[in-house]
Amino acid sequence: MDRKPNSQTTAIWVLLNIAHKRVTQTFEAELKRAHLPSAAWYDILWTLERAEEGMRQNELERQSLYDQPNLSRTIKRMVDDGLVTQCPAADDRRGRELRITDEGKALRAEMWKVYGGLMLSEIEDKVPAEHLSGLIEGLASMVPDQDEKLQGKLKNAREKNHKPS
Amino acid sequence: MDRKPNSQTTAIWVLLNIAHKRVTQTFEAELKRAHLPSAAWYDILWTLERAEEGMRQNELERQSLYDQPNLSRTIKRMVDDGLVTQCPAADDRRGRELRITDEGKALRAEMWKVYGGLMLSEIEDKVPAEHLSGLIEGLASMVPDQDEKLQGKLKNAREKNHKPS
DNA sequence: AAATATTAGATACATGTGCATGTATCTAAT
DNA sequence: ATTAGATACATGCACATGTATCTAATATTT
Repeated sequence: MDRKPNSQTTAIWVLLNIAHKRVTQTFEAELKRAHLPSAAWYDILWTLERAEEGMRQNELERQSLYDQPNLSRTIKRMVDDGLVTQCPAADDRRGRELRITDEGKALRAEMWKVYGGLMLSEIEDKVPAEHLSGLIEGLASMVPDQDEKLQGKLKNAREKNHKPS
Repeated sequence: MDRKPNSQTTAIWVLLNIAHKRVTQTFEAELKRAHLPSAAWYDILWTLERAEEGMRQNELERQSLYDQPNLSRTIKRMVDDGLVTQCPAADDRRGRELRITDEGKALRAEMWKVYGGLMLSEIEDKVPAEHLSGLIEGLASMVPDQDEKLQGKLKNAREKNHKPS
């Protein structure tokens, strides 16, 4: 090998894995303790709730971290649980229109009490203000720019970076 | 809920997930393309290679992201593949002394060509210098301080933060 | 219009993971 | 010497995940 990763690169790689695992496990453990579904379900419910008008399954796929077969299975479970409805799409008979049910909305709201609290305790309260910008921009630099879901949130966060509240 | 996570917190949470998934998937895909085992195996092999004198399984467990049952199974597969030996520990008959074999060392070296290259292309070449420190410290702030494996690497990386090479 | 390619979504299979539990051994107190 | 509890490691099970493939519908090409 001609080049060798330096110690900062190594630290980032190690920390990315450790931090992700720790934070994720904390989220999952607390949600489970409260008899609630996983964080990934929260994201799906929230995405569908914001959409409001029915969302195609492939569109949801692009906005989530699930790959297609996994999303298909997950949606099936959510339909079985009455959280989501899955109707044939009007204009493309291959497609499915997904819609969150009232029950789904209620569950999401219930989850938010835990989920939102964890974002505060595991992230907001732990990351010191002076590293917020570097952390956000550093993470973003490892992700390709095309990610739509991301861009909105990033734009928002970047604005805060310049006028710290 | 009395407090609500702000947009920076949200960005960190979203980005932590997206960045981790993207980078991890790239690593795994490239390793697979080269017909090599996963990154997690690399970490185990490298940890054992550095130890040199045989390492107890529970010690390895603390230094890895595997939980105990999963490590037990992974080691079994590595033993079956001839990469690691697993002898009864001398002083504690419950225990197992793990040692990397020459074959294991050879595989690790082979893996490094891909693994090290990915650290360069996916991290070192992508994260701009001005965000290195914030990224490292920000990630570290989400991890409890007791992590041993981490502390050495962190110390090293932090030194670089002050005298940028 | 017929043939072909592409896309949406579902499913099968192999593998990985977390969690609970089992077995053996160790430590320390009685 | 015996017993209570902790620790090391293994295993079974349920479930999640990735990969490959399948079916049906739509788009494209000729």
